[in-house]
Amino acid sequence: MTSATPERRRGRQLPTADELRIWRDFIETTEALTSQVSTRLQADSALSPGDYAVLLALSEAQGRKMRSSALAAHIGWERSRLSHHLGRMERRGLIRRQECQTVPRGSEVLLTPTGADAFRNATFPHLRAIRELFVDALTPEQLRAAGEIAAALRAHLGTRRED
Amino acid sequence: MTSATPERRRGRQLPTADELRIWRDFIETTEALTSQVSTRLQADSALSPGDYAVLLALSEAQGRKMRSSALAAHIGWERSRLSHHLGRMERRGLIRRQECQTVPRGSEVLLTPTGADAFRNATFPHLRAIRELFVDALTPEQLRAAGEIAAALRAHLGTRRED
DNA sequence: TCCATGGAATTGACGTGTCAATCGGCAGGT
DNA sequence: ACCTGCCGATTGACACGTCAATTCCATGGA
Repeated sequence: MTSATPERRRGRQLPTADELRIWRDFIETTEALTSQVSTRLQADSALSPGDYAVLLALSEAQGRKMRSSALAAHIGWERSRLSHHLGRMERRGLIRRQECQTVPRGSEVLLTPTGADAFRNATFPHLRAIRELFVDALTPEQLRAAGEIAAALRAHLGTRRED
Repeated sequence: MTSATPERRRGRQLPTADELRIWRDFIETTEALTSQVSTRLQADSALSPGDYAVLLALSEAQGRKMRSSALAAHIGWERSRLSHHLGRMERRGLIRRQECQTVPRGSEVLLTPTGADAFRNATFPHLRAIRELFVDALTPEQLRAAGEIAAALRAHLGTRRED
């Protein structure tokens, strides 16, 4: 099949040691980064990244409420994941769920005052953490490169969907 | 306090809209990437990334065994996390635990033949997935930049430890 | 009318991760 | 000998995610 390669061995399929080292560095570092940001968010506002994503979406929604499936699509979660998460958030009083009048079997998620407060108080320190831990760590060129790398990876992941 | 300061001042603490967009792209993309790699690993060899990390460390260890605390340090996990994970892996027959002769209260983790097999069969497809999903997605310069970004982020995280 | 078919959402089982106890043994000091 | 403290490891409680059922209801044939 794919035998026409510049490598002296036929179709080299494995990453080199250097490539592998970069992979491990990259993955471990981004994991440490998200973990730090998440720890800060938790410490500053008792919210998890998931909580924050849900509250952000609801804050920006019309009437501070959203159909459950629309919410899932908006933040890119599976519906089951969202359902579990909403259950936990509802127990803490951050959101409420109610039957949707227009759609049978539909559920509407709405932001409670408690949730709105929590989100408002979380935003500033969270954005500051992103700046301190991510933006400030990189030169402007590195930041630009990070955006391009993300775009390239995403495009590549996209193409491989059907492969 | 720092209230009446317009945007252009050096005291700005929040990321710009562009910086924030890059942050979100970057984080979401790396998460999608790790999730894809993990899904492949699972499909190809019924191992999780955690399983793979443990098996890799044990495969390279003297006598295919390692003190539990040394293992935790080697792969950078909290000991409690490792303990839970080893329990699950032991149930599946991938590893075994035994009392350590030299150290009181010490536990030794050792690779079973089943575990060694699983690791051997997992390695090739896993490395291929890394190449396909990560290395192949980037130009050589982007790959180099990814390594530098990881280094910069890690260095920055390190300095903030004591802050 | 009755059934199956499908969409929206939830639920259960289970793997995974963190944090705070806890356990068990071995100091060191008195 | 006794108490106290540490150290290695485990455990329990809980949050989080995924996958495979399952529930509820509406609707379109037979």
